[in-house]
Amino acid sequence: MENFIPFTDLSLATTFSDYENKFKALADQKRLHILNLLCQQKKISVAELTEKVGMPQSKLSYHLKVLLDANFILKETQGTWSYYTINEKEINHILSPELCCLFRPTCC
Amino acid sequence: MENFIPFTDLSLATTFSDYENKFKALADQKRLHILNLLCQQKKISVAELTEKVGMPQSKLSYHLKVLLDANFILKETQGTWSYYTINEKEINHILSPELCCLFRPTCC
DNA sequence: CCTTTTTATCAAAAAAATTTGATTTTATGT
DNA sequence: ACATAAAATCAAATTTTTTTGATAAAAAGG
Repeated sequence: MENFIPFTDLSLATTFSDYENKFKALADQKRLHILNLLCQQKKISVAELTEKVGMPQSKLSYHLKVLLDANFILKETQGTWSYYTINEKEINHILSPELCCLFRPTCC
Repeated sequence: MENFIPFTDLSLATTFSDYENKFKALADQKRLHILNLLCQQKKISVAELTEKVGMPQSKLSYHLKVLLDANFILKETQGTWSYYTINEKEINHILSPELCCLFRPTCC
């Protein structure tokens, strides 16, 4: 990946790169659907999500990983089960309050 | 592009698809840099932007088009020159106030 | 220890986005 | 009409992301 931007301020470049990653995680219908479900249901297992979003398990795992890496969701393991929750702080930091109930959990 | 999501609510699917496009437009360092510059300077020509971001003109045009299609920026033509401004309303609708001065113009 | 269940990982294939350099379009001045 | 200048468009090459199907890892129960 070409990564050079002729910045005088290197920390700004880092900032842009960080936000690029965040917005990339949001830039997908399926992942937005997942976030939307996590707004309605505090905690959800992969098994239940698989049903609700109707996609193969490995595909869902991929998308969950993208959201997790971007720190928009949190994982909690219980036995063989994984439960995911939304990371409210991170979401709220980036998204407008107008997106509440859609992708932001604390509403209205 | 595979576009099927097993929604009961089709309008939600459309909503997610719309936001996907918006977030895609934001999901790039160079475009974030452009938005950041447009936060500092109300109105800027392509020529001036080319200098400031240091990329070939055709590349810049491509990225401006992505932002324009997502409705995050507005274009105004004067002669052979194009001037771009930020679309404050659209930006503010999607981005948190915490991102003010970075990507949101009305600050602080 | 073996089987089953849940979830994660992997590599290859497919699809989508970006870059590049050339060309075209549009307007301006001579 | 011609030359120049700014910006947009285009097609091909490159890079990145996503999908797919198979396999592995981790835990639980018998």
